[in-house]
Amino acid sequence: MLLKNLNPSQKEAVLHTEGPLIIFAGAGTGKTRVITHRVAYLVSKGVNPYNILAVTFTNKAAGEMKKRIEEIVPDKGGDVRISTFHSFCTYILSAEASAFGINPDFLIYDMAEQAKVVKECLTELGLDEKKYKPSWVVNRISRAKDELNLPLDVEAKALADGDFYQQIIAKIYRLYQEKLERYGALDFGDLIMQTVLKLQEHADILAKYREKFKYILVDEYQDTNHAQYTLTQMLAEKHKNICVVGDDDQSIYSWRGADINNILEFEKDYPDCKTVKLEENYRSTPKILSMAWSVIKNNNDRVDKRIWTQNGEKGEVSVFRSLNENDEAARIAGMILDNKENFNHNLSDFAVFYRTNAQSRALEDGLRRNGIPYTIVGSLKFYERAEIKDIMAYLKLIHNPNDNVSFKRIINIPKRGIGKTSIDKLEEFANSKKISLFEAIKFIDTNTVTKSSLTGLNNFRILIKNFINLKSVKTVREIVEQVITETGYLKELELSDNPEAKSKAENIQELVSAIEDFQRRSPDNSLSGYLSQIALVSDIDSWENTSDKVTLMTLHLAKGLEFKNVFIVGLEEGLFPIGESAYDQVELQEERRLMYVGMTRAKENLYMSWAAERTVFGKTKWNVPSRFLLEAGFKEQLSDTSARNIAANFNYASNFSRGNEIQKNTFIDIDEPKRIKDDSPYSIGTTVSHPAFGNGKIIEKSGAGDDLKLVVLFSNGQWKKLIAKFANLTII
DNA sequence: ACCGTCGCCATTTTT
DNA sequence: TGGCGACGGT
Repeated sequence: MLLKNLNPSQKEAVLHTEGPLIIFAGAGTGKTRVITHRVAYLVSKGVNPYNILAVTFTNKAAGEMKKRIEEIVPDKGGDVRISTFHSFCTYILSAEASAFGINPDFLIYDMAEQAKVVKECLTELGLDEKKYKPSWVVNRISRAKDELNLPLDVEAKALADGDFYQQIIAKIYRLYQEKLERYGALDFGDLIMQTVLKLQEHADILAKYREKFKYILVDEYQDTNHAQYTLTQMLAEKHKNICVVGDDDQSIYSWRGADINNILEFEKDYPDCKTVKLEENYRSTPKILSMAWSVIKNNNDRVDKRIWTQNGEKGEVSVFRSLNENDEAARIAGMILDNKENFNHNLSDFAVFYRTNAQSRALEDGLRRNGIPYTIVGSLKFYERAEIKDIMAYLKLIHNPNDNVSFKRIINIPKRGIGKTSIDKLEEFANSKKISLFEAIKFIDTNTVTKSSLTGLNNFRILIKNFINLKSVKTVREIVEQVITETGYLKELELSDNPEAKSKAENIQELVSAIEDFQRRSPDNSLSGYLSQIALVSDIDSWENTSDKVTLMTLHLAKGLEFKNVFIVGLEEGLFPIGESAYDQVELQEERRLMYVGMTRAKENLYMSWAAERTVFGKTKWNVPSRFLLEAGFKEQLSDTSARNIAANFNYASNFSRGNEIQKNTFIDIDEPKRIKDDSPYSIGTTVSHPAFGNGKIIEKSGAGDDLKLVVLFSNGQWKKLIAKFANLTII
């Protein structure tokens, strides 16, 4: 019964319950089905659900898995531990807080909060924010944590390498860690790293969890970083019933620390492991798969496998060119309307994927103009709005008064007459006494701050104290309602004549109902439970494809999803593959995997698009179509006789093997798009010879007379912008 | 202490 | 082009 409807490989994966197992699950090959059936099979064989751990990367995936397992094994499925890496670690750290010696009320800092702490560090260390950009430093610290490196390790390595910059990073990192500890906060990286380190320190506790989680399953294994890898190895060490599922071709998070070698080397880690490859695809048409294959096969470092399908052929796979991003959006809108009408598709059957969030704006405009409803997944994040963050900061401070970041955010919101000078003074005092800002209010007098500031600070302290006292008697919803009224936050919005105030107030009401919702459905409906849950939600988690709207999202967010009709837009060199990634084999391969992920989301129709011209930062640039389109086999469609399409014959091969002086920028600037009367011998398409660069074709010209500028594409793939007067060109 | 203006930077992707 | 942060004027 459990094994019915499974193909032979799927069945093999489900039945192999003892010992290490790696499942290479290609796109659309029924991975979730295998995982859920495997867990159900374990339970049906008599394994205690309590002994099973399944780890995923998003709450959405965890939730779906949970739901489906409960459907198959109704009364026991709920006891299986299914969670993301981060929430799993949060659970361990909370449960063992006292043994581990960490603050049981720890908060989880997001990137914005991390950056705030880094800024504090820079100020204290007297470092320049321009030279040590906070977001960049945060990134360095996060990557160090992914590698389980403490400040000490980073410093040692920096000294060994003689890397001065990295030595400074190590210094910042050390102070940053001290601050997090004082504030009672952990960042994303800490959740994993601290779990690993503390378990390594506490053999008895590690033994307990090893015994508990006899069966471990890790989904999206290609996305695990070193810390996550170590954690799973540690837990699985005794029973070795570790099953990892993934697809190296869909590894797209290396920039976030994911190490593709974890999946590539599993068979080395466990020489006696069983390997199963799921290659039959149930999602897409043969056309789509063969095109996706012709792209991904260009990658070298991949496990040999190829997905295939018995599905019938239908739909279309095509590429189209637009003039610019607005034209692109308009065409997409038109195609969606046509397609919807002629084939009776719903709007929810359409998705548009792009490489960068910035591309969504033009697409939105185009859809809106055509009256097509859409949802954007990922941008305009609810919990990143200022008003929501303000209220959340109140909740965080109430939960954990040591949280100086939240304190500083709201100390003067709404206005209490406390300015920067007073806060600086307070901070100085607090630092000297090694206490929190909140605590420090108690000890200061008018020697430290002005009288009016002191009054404001004391009022704030009483306000928060009262909220803290409510914690044990009121629900989270009741607390948040008191916060928005008693702080005067809502009143200020209501009285404001700012046009955005109304929507801010509405957002806050939405927050209240979200909290109410949380309270109703969550088993741990405490303030602490709420805060940690919110810290760990991702963009994709809250998205459901239910309403009849077109979905817009980045290619990264598209992983794991499927749509009847898919548009992949902005397929231009420099945009996708992005930036200079084309000049780095490792990066280019990751871009290619991203393309592969995008293509394999489509069930019936796959449309790819590139725009000849695109405006970025208010500057218009000419584009060359993405090499991925050529790899997909669109060579003919991309070349015609018009000047613009000379670009389509751009010599990727020579450009690819990074020569010494190859110009990196594949965009061509056009400073003067307007054509001036032209009496020069040079015209677009003319072949010319340059004394230094050799032969090339003129692909763009601007200006006239002495000002005549030419863009020449030389045979080595290099672009040059030349002033005709000085360039010494000969026409061939 | 608060508000406005100016200038700089950015767009890769995010649990 | 737009959003955010720093700085200076009141």
